[in-house]
Order: sequence, then C-alpha cells, then structure tokens
Amino acid sequence: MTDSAKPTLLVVDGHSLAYRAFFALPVDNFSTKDGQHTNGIYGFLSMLINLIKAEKPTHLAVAFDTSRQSFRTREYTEYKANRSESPSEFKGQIPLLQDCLAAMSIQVLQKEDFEADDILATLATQGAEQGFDVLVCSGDRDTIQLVNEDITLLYPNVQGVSQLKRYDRQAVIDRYGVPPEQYPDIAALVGETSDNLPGVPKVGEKTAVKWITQFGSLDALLENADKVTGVVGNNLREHLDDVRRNRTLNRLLRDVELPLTIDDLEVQPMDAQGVRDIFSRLEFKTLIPRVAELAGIEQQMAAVASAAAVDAPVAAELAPADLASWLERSSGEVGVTITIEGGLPRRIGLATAAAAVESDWSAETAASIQPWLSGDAPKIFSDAKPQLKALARAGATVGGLAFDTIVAGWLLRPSFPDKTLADLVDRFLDEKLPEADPTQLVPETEGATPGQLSWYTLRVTEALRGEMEPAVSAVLLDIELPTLVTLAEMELAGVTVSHAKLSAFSVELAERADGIAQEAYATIGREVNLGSPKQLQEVLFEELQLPKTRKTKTGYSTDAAVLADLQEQAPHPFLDQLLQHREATKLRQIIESLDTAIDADERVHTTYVQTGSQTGRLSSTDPNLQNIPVRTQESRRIRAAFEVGAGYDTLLTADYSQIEMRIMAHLSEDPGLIEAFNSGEDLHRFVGARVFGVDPADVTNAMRTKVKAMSYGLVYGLSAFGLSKQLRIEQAEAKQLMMEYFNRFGAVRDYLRSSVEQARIDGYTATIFGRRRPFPDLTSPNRVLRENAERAALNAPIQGSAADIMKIALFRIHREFAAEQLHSRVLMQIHDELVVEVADGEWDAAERIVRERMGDAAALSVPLDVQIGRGGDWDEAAH
DNA sequence: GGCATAACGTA
DNA sequence: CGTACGTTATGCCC
Repeated sequence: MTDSAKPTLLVVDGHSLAYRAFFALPVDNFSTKDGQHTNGIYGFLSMLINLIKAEKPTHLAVAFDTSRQSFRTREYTEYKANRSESPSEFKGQIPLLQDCLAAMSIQVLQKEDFEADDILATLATQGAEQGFDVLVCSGDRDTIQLVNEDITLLYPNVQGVSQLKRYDRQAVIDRYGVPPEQYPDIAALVGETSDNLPGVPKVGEKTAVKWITQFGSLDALLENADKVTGVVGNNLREHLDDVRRNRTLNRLLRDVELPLTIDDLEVQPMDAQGVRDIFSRLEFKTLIPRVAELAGIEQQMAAVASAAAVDAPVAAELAPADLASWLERSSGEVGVTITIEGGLPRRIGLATAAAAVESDWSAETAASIQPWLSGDAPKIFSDAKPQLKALARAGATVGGLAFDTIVAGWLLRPSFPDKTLADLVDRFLDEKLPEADPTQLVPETEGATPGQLSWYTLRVTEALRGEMEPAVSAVLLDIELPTLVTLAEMELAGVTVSHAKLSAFSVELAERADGIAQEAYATIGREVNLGSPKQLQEVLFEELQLPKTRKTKTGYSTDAAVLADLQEQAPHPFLDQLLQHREATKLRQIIESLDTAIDADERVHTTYVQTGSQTGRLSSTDPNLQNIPVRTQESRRIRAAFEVGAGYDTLLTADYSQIEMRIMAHLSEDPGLIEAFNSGEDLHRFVGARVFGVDPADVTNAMRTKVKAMSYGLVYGLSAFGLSKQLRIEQAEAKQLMMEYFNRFGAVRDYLRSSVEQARIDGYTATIFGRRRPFPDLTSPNRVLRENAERAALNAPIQGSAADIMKIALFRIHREFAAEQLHSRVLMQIHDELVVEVADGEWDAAERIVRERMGDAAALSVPLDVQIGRGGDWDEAAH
C-alpha cells in the first residue's frame, strides 16, 4: 500500500492493456447484440476499476498511442515493423474505450509522434519530482526502467490483465538481477522480438546480466567488448551497433511536452448520466454498479436510472366520445395500441409524450375516432400489421402510419430477435416493460395497459430515431411502412385453395408411399421407419454395407444428394425406393399442412413476417406459401389447387426474370453483362457464348447449364469446390470455368471483391436503397466465421436490393389498384413473383399496372424484365 | 411439451 | 467448401 500521507498518481497505458484484454477475453461473450466487440473495453475497465479501488489514486491518467508511427519509427524504420496490423475488431474499441473514460472523467492523453509509454514516463517523472507516490500500469517491459523509490510498476501477468504484478525497485532486482535503471541495458543486449529489435545472437537474460554486473555498465561493456571471450563475445563484437540502436530506442522520453500538468489529473467526480449511457450502449450491465460504487455515486446513478425509467403515466379510461376530444387537444404524433381478441379489436390505447388514455373498442369508439384514425395524422405503432388487420376486420381503416418500432428495430439490427415492444424497451431504453407474470394465476405485477404500451412505443421511437441514419430512415418510411399496409391486406385477402384437389392428391400419395414402403421393406428384409435418418443409417451402412457418406453431427448423411451418389457408386434398389418414398411423403406433408390451413372462407391466410430475414426479404409462415413445390410436373398439382376465388375472374402471375443477375450487372457495371441484358438474347446463351468463345447459336445445353450454375453461384459467393460439386465435374474444370468467366466478365469479379472489402471497412453492407446489414465477422480472426460472413456479405446487397425492388413494386401496385378503384388485388409474394387475383373486366388494367410498376420500380442500367401469366389456377397461370 | 437435428421445399 | 427462409418428423430431454 502507498503512504497515505502522500498523494498517489496512477498512470496507465491504455493501449497495451486493452490489447491484452482483447486477447484474453473471448470475443463471443463480449459483443453487443448489434455486433460491436467489447472484450478489450470490458477487460480494461474491469481492471481499471479494481485498480482504482485497491490503490485509491488521487490523480489519474490513461495514455494511448496515436498510431504505429512515432519518432522511433523515423529513427529506425524497422521498429515494430514485424507487428501485424492490430485487428480491426480491436481498433474499433479504442474510441469507445476513450468515450467511457471521458464519461468517468478520467484524463486521456495521447500525442502524435510519441508512444503511450513516453507519456507515462513523463508523467511519472514529474509526479515523483512533485512528491507523489507514482504507480505506472503498463504491459510494455520498457517501463521497467521507470521504477525507483517513488515509482512502482504494475505489470500484467501472462494470463491477462486481471492479475497485476507489483514491481518496486527490489522486485525488479529480484526478477531481473539488475536495478531498474539498468534493465534497458539488458533489453538492448537481448533484443526485443516484439519490437523487431534483434539483440546479440545467443545472448539471453542470464548472459546479459552477467556482463552488466561484470563490467558495471553497458557503456563499459561495449568499450571492452574485445575482452569478452567465446562465440557470444564474437557475436557481441559483430552486433555493437544493434545494441547501441536498441538502447537508444528503448529509452523512454521523460520530457514530452504535454498540454496539462499533474494537477490537472486530479480525480474528478464522474458524469453519472454519461457513464450510464455509454455503459448501457455497450451492454456492460455488471460494470455499472461497480463503477457507481467506486465513484461513490450510487445515489446519482440511481437517480439517473430512475429519472430515465420514468413510470408510465396512468392511462385514463375514457368514454368513446371523449377519445375524439382528447385527440383534438393533443398535437403531434400519437402512439397507438390495439389489443386484439379473436382477431378483433378489444381495447385501444393512445398516448402522447405527456399522457395516455384508453378505452374499450366498440362501435361508438370506432365512430368517435374513425376520422382521426383514417386521416393523415401521424400514428406510431409497435407491430402495426396485426393491429391494422384487426381494425380492418372491424371496418376501421388507418392512415398516417408514421413509424413502427418493431420494423425500425429490425432495420437497425436485422439479426436481432427483438420481436416485441418489451424487447425494445429492454434494449433501447434499458428498462423493463411492466409485464404480468403469466405463470401466476393472480399476477403480482400488473402488465402495462394499452395506453401505457403506446406511451412506451413513443419513447422507444425516440430512442430508435436517434440511432437511425437518414438512409435507413428512408427505407422505413418509403419502403417498409407502405409495404406493411399492403401485406396486411394481402393476408386478410388470403388465397383460395381447393380442398378437393388437395385431398384427392393426398390420398394418391399416401397409397403410393405405402406401396413403396412395402417394397422397400421387402428389399431389406425388415420394416424400418423410413423417416428416421438414424434407422436408415443402420440399414444403409451396417446391414447393406454401403460406403460411408458425408458426416453429420450425429453420424452419416442420408440426404438426397448423398443417396444419388451412392446409387452411382454402389447401386442398390433400396436407394431408389427410399428416394421415391421421401418424395411422396414430402409432397403429402406439404399438402396436409396446406389443407389444414384452409379457413372457413376456403382461403389460406398466410402471415408474412416483415422482419423475418436479415437481407430484407419477407418470410411466410402458417403456412409458408413461399415454398410450395414447383420443380416437378407432379408437384405442380399442388399449385393447381391454388385457384381464383369466387367473384373473381382469373389469376395473374408476374415474376422478375433473373432479377439478381440484373442487379449484379447494375452494381458491377460490367459492360459484357449489361450488353447481355440489353441484347435480348437468352442470358445464359449469351454468357455461354462469351465464356466458351462460340456463337450464341452454338452454345450447347451442357455449356448453358454450366454458365447458368456459375452465374447463380456468383450471387452466393461460390467456390470452385462448390461449383464442381454442383455440376459434378472436376474441381480443375470448375476452376477453369471460373477463370474463363471472369476473363470475360472481369468487372463482376472486381465488384464482388470490392463490395466485401467495403463492407469490411464499414462493418455493414447496403442495398441500392440504403438498407443495411451489419457484418461484424468480416474481420474475425476465425476463418470459418470470416468466410461465412464474406459469402453472406457478397449476397446481401444483391438479394436485399431485389427485395427492395419487389417491395416497391408491390405497394405501388396495391396503391394504383386502389387509386383506379379496381377490385383486383395482390394475394401472394414469392420473393420475385406476385400472384394477383383479377376481377371481372379488369385484366387489361391489372396487367398494365403490374407490368409497369414492376418494370419501373427501380431504374437500373439494365431493364427489369417482367414475365406475366394468366390462368384459373396458379399452375395454369405460370408461363 | 420443449429442444436439437436432419432433411427438403422455395427464391 | 453457395445465399435467404419455414416446416416436418424423429429422438431425446424433462
């Protein structure tokens, strides 16, 4: 412990200690949900808090390096030249760490051209002169030279930064055999690999100490180098200049000009609000109380917390008529919450920043607020779609949708599982939304009421807006919210599915599956569960002794690709029977799930999950209408069960052809690819002609298949390995194909490379319209993680831009149908395809609107080609 | 009932 | 060792 009569100055090397923490703590456990790595920050702060608690410094500073360049690199260009660039996950943490220190009112020092250790040396020297007990905390051994009666070094041990070893003068002598001021002499002789400073070959600490002790000083040793015998003596004589250089470079400067004095380092009260804000942002929940305790600011912290966690206002229960007058008196945006029971509105809660009101939903309520609800007055929801649907069922329409917290939260962090307002309150306000405990019959805690939920919705909105870049905000307002309204109506509309067609097919398939199963049992001489991969493995690899296949977590794969391979290597009738059985049962499953989803109106109402993907695509559940089979002739019988509904004339399908390749052409500006799309020639034929150097007319089917696989693979970040597997060709041939392809379409390769590089720099990808997707793993040292991220980052702008374009087309079609007072309506979206139910006499108008709005949804450097089909059912309408 | 896994359907 | 999804049955857990 330090002498309590003397003030204590603690100076810390922020860079070296945070760097150690970075490698000591697993990055996976220390990342915010949006992917910001915090292990270095956390480790450093944790250490610093412990240090302050133990040492109680009166004065404190943390020094950082400014860059790798310093006066030392100018003197000796090789200095530290062997160090690899510090990982960008680490670099990004330094500014955040400095923000934390600023909030904790701790002085941060850095100076161009000097290293952190020079600043430490200067401060320590000044502090000692001014009568301080000085503690230097650094992970750099050069700071050993600073130790004297007044200056103690705290040096992290190998495990990390949690344990600091205390070096006073005696401890240095005990450990290194020389007093601190002579340690740089030892280091100069031995050299410092991490600084790229070679020493005398074969000379380690032992020899160096022996020499210094024997000759008394480094200078004396160098003058008498001829007296040193043996191989090491020769080595010494040959490396005198290296030693002198090392000694020059490892001397820390003690007279760096600094913009402040030791007095300025006096420990200051922390900014409780600031600490809370930045620590919350970094999700340092446990550090907050530790800092608070340290600073003696529990009270302030608690005050800040409770000031932030304002209790929701008690929502006043209003009579229906009073809702309208309350709304008239309110101004600005209103938070809206509709609770739903049996698909219909049950209660409504409204809130402004100042107050909340609520009411049961009734005909009177509806009448009272309908003018406001359907008008342009701005309304903010959390997960608006089900609420809009419930209102619509009750005959109420909503205008002026200004924000949706769930959709906004997803746009900011598409990888998050935030699906409820409670999640967002937790994450963005760092508060708990009051929730009734569902496990208790009589809950101790009351859940928030609709009015209060609306109030929280407004507060979360404010927090979300604070984080939204204008471009992302534009995606919300210009794409997502109009899409949301459209999706609500599509879900309400549903699509007619013929139970009769499905059940007939299902029976056929069931009979066939049974028949195949019996044959299969006969083949292998026993009954197994053909749906159990586990039992199949026994049959295939033990009983039938077929060659082992691709490994899975639990054994060997029995998937279709593997079974097809096996059939070639070691043909066996069981394999084909199994494949056929799978096909029949799979189709039957899909039919059954579809059939049970048919509602009383004979229609299937899927739910489109607007926040269901990381790229911007929709997903579809209950049932999933985006994976209805289409590949085989037989499976299209399922599509044939999707029929035009009563009161309508026909189905229209419209799909974008090769939209992702077109986006690729646009983004890469590849002249060849752009020409391909402008030429009117079949894309793959055109590309094949270029790649194989033949006339388009002479492109064979095999050639076309290959370039088609290549083109599509590009969008997914394919490898030669993957391509060879897909096409069942040699890897060398796949490699050759890729080379030829890129020779002809070089800009495509350039674009793909540069787009991943840009994402690595930015930390996210962006679509043409500004939708972002973060990719923290692009700089991961873990190769698997990094390469997975690279492929996903390659694909995200392309898939995402296609999704943006389809959404824009979709809601514009929806709006134009309404504007032209058509009864026709969009029913389904399958990523690049729309299915429209066309009313009597509206074909021409509907076809024109769909074609035009899909065609002009985005202005790319190539046209957007739209294929349209017509028929009484989905299969017929396909073209 | 809840969970992970393998398999497979779509764009 | 090609992206993005959702659903199903099995097999295991409690």
